Amino acid sequence: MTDTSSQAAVYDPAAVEDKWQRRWEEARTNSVDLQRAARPFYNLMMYPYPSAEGLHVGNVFAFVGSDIYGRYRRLCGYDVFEPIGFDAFGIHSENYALKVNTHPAELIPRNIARFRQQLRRVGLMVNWDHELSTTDPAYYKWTQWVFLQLYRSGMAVKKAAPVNWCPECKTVLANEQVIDGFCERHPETAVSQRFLEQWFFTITKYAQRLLDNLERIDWSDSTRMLQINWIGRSEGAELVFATPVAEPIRVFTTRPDTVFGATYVVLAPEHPLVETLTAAEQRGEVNAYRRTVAEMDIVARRIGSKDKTGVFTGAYARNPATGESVPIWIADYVLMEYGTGAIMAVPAHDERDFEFATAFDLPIVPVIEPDDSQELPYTGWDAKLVRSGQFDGTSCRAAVGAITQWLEGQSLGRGEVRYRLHDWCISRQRYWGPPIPIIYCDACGTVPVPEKDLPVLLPAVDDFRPDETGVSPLARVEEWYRVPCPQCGADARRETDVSDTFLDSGWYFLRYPSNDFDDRPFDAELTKKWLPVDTYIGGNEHAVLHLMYSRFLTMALHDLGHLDFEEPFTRFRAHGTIVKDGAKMSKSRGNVVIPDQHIAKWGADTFRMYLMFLGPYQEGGDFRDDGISGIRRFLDRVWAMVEEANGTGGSDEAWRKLHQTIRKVGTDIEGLRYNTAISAMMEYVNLLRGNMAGPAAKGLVEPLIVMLAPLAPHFAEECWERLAHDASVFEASWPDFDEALAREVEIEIVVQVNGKVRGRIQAAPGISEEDAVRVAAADPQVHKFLGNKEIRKTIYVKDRLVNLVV
RNA sequence: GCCCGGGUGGCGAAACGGCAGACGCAAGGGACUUAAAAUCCCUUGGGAAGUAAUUCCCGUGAGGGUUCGAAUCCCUCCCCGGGCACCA
Repeated sequence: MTDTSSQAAVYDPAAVEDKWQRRWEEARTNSVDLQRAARPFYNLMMYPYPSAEGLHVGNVFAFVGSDIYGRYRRLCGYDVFEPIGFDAFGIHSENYALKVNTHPAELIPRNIARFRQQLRRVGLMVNWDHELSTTDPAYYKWTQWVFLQLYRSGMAVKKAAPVNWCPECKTVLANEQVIDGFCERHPETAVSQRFLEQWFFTITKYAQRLLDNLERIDWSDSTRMLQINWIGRSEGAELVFATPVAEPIRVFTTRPDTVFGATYVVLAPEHPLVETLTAAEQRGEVNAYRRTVAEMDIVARRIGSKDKTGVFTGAYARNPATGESVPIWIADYVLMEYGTGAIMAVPAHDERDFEFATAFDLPIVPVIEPDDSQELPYTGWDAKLVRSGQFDGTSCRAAVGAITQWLEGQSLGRGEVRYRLHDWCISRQRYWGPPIPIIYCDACGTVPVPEKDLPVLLPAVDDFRPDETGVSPLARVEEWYRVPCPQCGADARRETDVSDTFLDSGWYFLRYPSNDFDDRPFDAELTKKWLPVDTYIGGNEHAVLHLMYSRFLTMALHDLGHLDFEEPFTRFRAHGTIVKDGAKMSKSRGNVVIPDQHIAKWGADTFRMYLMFLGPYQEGGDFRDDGISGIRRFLDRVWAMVEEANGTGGSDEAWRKLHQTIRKVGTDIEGLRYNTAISAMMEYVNLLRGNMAGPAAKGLVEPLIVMLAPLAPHFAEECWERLAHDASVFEASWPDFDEALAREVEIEIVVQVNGKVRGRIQAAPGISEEDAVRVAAADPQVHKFLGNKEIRKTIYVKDRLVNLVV
């Protein structure tokens, strides 16, 4: 690398960037004093998983977009805290370690070192003093602490449940990690169902709050929609179907208005009542069916054939509305995990029930009749009830409330809300994670590890391979899991599962400001000052994982008195994805963009700006190699302008354009419209170049450099220095926008005749409608189209347009 | 099937309901150069008329509608991307 950059006449990005990266570190330019900061602004980007492949262009896109915003806020006078860390525990890291047969404890520090170097090279305004890694015992001590808080309050529970088991990862997965029945990490491996004892966080208790708060937090709509869908709220009723045994069948339905058409009842095969209800002569068939279903894996059950199968139990239940006896069936299209695990089947008005009734020849009784007689099943709402006793003629919508109330009066039902959201399974039968801080004692039962004994260190073991047993590799480390019970001192054993990576990332933003403290997870005062996060930018792939879990944990910690806010991210924006040649980047497609290569060739600043110039930040873009030269040309021109800049002066037009540009660039960056912010600066530079023969006035160039600083920080620093400033450009402030100076002195008004453009007139801004119309009508070109017809109507849009209707 | 996005020149894309295509790439022409690269200047949605300045017509996935005026709003449909999905 050359070291003569400050004398060179041409822009040499490598030298400039190296110089400023050193300076920033020496002068601690990017560090903010968290205690003293007067205008705190917490600018967060999603910390990366430090993969062996190094920084991906998608990471760069995400981080740069966030960094630009942080740097902009800093220039606006905020004390911006922009931390970064590493999501280094978890299955991704561990699977890779297995693949290359190297211990993750050895790999991870290596990967992190490389990431750190790459992140520096990109020129992020990262406050390195607050870097964290989830694998650091000083961090995961507090991850375990979070678990204990939830455990104490009953929000962490151990229960046996059907869970997703990935035979490749050899661990259970959260529902959010199962994609179309396949493992998120192994797209070729079907997830199967196992019935295991697992630790769950009771996120479902917060379903309504997670939903309600979405209305009042400033998040990307796309992300909010994903969460709304995932929570899956359904309103309806729980209805009671009496049975010959003591316990009735409770069903959940969103269509209580159709209850008069319920001609049979279906239980999930796993439903506890099946055992007691099944008639003796049906027992053989029922048991056989239940066995088949139990052996079926989740794929076959969920996405496999939708052909309806099922078995009659031989028992009957009483329809609460009609009082009639209806047969009770079991079928795998009814899922135990949702609702009550039982449904009333209304074949005339539900597609699945219709299919099932057709297959097994069960009665189909229509109870709603649309005006134009439609085919069955009719599942719409725009119709009235028939064959429904006193409710005949009631509209469907009205009948929902009326029938629910009527049944409620007889204790046969009540209004009910259900959610699709499941409790969050956090147990992982793996090695590379924080051990769950629980001890099992024969005498005392389940005993939480006392907080003073945290962290429960992950033991260093050579053999960290998972196996088929369904227990963690830690279960093979006897000297580790055998411990005395913290309560009675008797021989006891540790929980050998580790926790999900998403528990690590569910609270990391709380730790950043406080990671100097080893005696508390987050300092009360610092947390009050810096949180919640002001702006969080990241990908929508985490909409229902990390972003949902973080909200839940924040709410839980709030309810337990640890935080005084319940939503962690005041403003969240989802960035788009970068694709290559119209397709997602992947190693198998061979279309992976390696950022380092482009940075080496063009410089980090050019690469940063080019990524932002590809398209709207929140939509992403298609990466192409051609086009990047345009950004470099632009920077070269600015560079030349800086070299020549001197004196004062400049045309009115140039000053006007400057102020218009300040306005546009500011509002564009605020709205993350980086592509148009860059265009605006290009237009300004084009105007300066075309506008004057000699060098540009310093006063016209300096604000441009400040505006460029968030996007091209090293470049801007170097230009700023060349413009004879001693301090960093980031000590400067965002240029003031002057409305008066931005105002045009003469404007062009479009003249339309019958909505078609027929001419243009020059006028002073603020011209009256009367004058504008008079001048417009007098324009010869316009006159041609008016002929001698009478003007019937005129439309005037102030300073923009006149439309003459003839 | 349901819920979000999106569809505009050769390409990436702009456009508070008001001049469609800003800005950039690529392409073509020119200047500089022995030459090339770099740089600088000009042209560039399609079609037609004119020696020309210029003018006219068509054009934002398709078809309807609202409006003085629609890429933008409404309805129907097609295609692409993402999410959910036997969820009662």
